Amino acid sequence: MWCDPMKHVYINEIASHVGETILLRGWIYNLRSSGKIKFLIFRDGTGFLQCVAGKADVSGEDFELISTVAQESSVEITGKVREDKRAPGGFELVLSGVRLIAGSENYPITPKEHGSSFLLDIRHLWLRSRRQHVVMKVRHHAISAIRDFLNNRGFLCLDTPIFTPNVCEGTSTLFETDYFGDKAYLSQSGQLYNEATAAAFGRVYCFGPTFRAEKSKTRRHLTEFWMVEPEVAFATLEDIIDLAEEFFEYIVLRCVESCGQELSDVLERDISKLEAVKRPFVRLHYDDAVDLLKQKGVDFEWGNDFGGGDETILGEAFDKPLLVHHYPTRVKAFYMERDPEDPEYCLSVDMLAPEGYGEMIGGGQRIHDLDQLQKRIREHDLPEEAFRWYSDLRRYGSVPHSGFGLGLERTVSYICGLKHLREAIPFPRLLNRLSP
RNA sequence: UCCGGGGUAGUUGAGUGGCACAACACCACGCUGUUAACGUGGAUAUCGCAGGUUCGAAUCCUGCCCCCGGAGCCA
Repeated sequence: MWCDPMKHVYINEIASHVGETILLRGWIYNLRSSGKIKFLIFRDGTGFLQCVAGKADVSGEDFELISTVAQESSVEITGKVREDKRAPGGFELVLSGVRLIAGSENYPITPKEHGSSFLLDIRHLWLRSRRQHVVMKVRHHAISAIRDFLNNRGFLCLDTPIFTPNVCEGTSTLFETDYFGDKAYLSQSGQLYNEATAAAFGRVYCFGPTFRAEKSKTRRHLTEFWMVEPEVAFATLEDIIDLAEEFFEYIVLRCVESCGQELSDVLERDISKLEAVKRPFVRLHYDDAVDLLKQKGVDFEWGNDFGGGDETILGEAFDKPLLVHHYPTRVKAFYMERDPEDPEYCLSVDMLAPEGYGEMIGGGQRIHDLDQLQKRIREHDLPEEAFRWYSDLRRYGSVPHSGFGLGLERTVSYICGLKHLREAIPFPRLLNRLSP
């Protein structure tokens, strides 16, 4: 082979190879040329690296190739690693050889600005760009932090079904599919099943895709998104708020640790705002949140749920996440436990991120009394037969239990400072968008 | 579903009744330290679609389609 016996290394390992001649495999990201010296920006999936080719350093044939190689052509390159302040990232490769693997013609994404519609149509290519690399890396580390946090605390990951036979909460619009002649719906939450596994295993979570057929056309909505839902047997509202705080702090700080530099350099994220995500967060009773909104001049009627604009105003009022608890019973799902002091309120909690990013977490304590649950099922006009297995959880050794759901894309979006959720998932599914 | 903005070259935009423009991308040439490099030249358009008004329509009128943002709903 052309490259033997040289060692193939990745760009993210380059710092430990200064002075060595190495082999890299990847794609041409950009080319700058200044007569007899060429600068090519090369990417291999682990990073971006500036490569320099002087006319004297490589063969005439290779120099010609470097001069004409198109953006996103795949190549194998060899060269010597050098530390140089003039290079972005501090390291560069002095090229000694280039081999074209496959060419590329008229790559549609240019170094200038593009519209979101155009970029989403070519999402499969857009993912190659620098900005998307950072966002996807943050997504990966957020997922990894979520799993580590829960796994290290004795939670079992027990995933819940995506095909479901009934309307789980009776609120959201669901996607309907044909299931061998019967109707099945794509899951909008794993929570009811989580309650079953929590009664079997104590501390559990599910982490998977969630589907909502709402015709929402806003920056805060996807029709398919990922949600992690921990559920804990014997936990009260207070316990689950503590858990949510610790969980969110851990995810944010882990992403800052692993991607802080890129967040700051490429996405221009203000890291100090993320570093402020430290416990204790701000906790407000629903009534106090309503008062705060009114103080801010919002015309808000007690008893309603907060709209997107209200969430933005509440979240922007503090420099750390805000936990609003004890929402009115009537705006929350049927399974929410009522406040024993005042049944107008329920034992629920939402966590709103700072900087107007809105709701990251929603959860609370579930009804554990059978009579109470059946009453609520009837009040909400839900089919009792379909909820029979769910009611069983209250027939056989029912215990207080609580849980919450955290939206992955909203969390990634907040950490990265994105303007729209669609950049926080590799292939977003939106109203009017099912491809690529 | 409702409200607002928009559709002009591959892309991003300018163009309010009289020869369709610019930048980037592409092609050619020049340049030995570039940082979304730069300079000179070239090629590139069914002005969303269908009607209408007019001597003349990207521009005015009617209908339709599509995109973007927001509301409702939600994580």
